[in-house]
Amino acid sequence: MNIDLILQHVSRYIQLNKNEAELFISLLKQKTIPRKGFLLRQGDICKTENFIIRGCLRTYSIDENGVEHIVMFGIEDWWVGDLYSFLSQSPASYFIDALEETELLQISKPHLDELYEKVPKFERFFRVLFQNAFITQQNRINQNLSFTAEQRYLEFIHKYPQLELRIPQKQIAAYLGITPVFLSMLRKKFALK
Amino acid sequence: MNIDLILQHVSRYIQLNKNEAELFISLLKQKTIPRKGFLLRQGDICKTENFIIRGCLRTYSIDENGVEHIVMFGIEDWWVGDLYSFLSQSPASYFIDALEETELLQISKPHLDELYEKVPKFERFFRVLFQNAFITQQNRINQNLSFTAEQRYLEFIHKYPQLELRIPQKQIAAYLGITPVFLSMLRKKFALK
DNA sequence: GAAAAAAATTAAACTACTTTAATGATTACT
DNA sequence: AGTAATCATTAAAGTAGTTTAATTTTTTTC
Repeated sequence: MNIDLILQHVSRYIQLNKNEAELFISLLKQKTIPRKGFLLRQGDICKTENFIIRGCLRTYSIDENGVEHIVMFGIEDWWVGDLYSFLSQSPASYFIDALEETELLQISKPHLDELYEKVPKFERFFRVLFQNAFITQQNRINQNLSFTAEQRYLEFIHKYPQLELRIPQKQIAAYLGITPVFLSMLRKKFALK
Repeated sequence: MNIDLILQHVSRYIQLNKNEAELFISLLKQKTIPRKGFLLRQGDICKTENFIIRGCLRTYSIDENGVEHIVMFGIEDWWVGDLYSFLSQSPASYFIDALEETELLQISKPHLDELYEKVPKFERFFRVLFQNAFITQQNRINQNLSFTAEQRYLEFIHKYPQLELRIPQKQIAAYLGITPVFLSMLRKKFALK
């Protein structure tokens, strides 16, 4: 199991001794999802939180007209899952599937609870993680309220230059909240400048 | 100082003994903000996280055209602040002002750091709080992407019926991401039905 | 309780973004 | 390597939501 990445990730926020690190690793399970494969479907119970070692996932909903709306992308070093479904073990609101073949380390709810009990430092770890995620999301909400589609697109490619290259345009449109057609029109406008 | 509310709030997630509760309380400072008074201005450093005992605040940005965009309302039992500014002690992105006279309990960054050190249980407390906030915000992002203005308004009054009565319509519009004029048109449509 | 200030309503002209549909370009699969 | 499938582009007509400005209603203040 490729554990270096996740140990490095954790060590950015908390320091683990050897025993703690071993316990943590023992609670993880590895999984690989092929391109276009699903990690989660709306209505399923989200059994695990998932740390991405390699690849790219998208978390999205499908509205009454069948249109997809992406609430987040996940790449290396990110955690993904349907948090509400995971915590309450109730049906998920979101689909999660792979835009590339993706390798995950998974932790189940009982194992995470055990981890919090035995190594309370992980409370801090996830506190800081959620704190950062909160800031990022609030920022996105603010930009969705105050920016035009054009500004949101420019901000996206500025903030996630790696993603822009890896992800089809229509997925970016589904993240920005516009149609692929309109995104194409915006891009044409920039190309002319 | 009216501490009952905050102790009750904390006890929903963690149990404090007498010493811990006393330490916690000793780190808090009370503050009252008059209606229309500011807790924070864009560009200021956010010195405290703020728990609302009574009243109503709004956190908002002002865009290049002078239009206000509300990222969140805060009422009794909620924490408010500009989290990024608070954590990094850098200039705030948001304004926070009072829609009603508001009573707060404030904790400074050094005091919060001290609290995490001396009573690590608070790591769990804030971990759970941010976790819940994350879910709420992700839900809002999803609805901003997939709902029409009409659906978002109906969802808002369904989810926050207390707020609808306390808050001027134009503030709700600034939260939903539409103009007060358009909100008025929507309401007229409902009234006719 | 009167005057001033802020908020809500209405209407009409306008625009950012959508929809549909057809064509061309890339990417994926055997 | 070749065929199918997916994705991006373009154009034209349509719509959800904005803008401006005038009027009415409600709330605040002294």
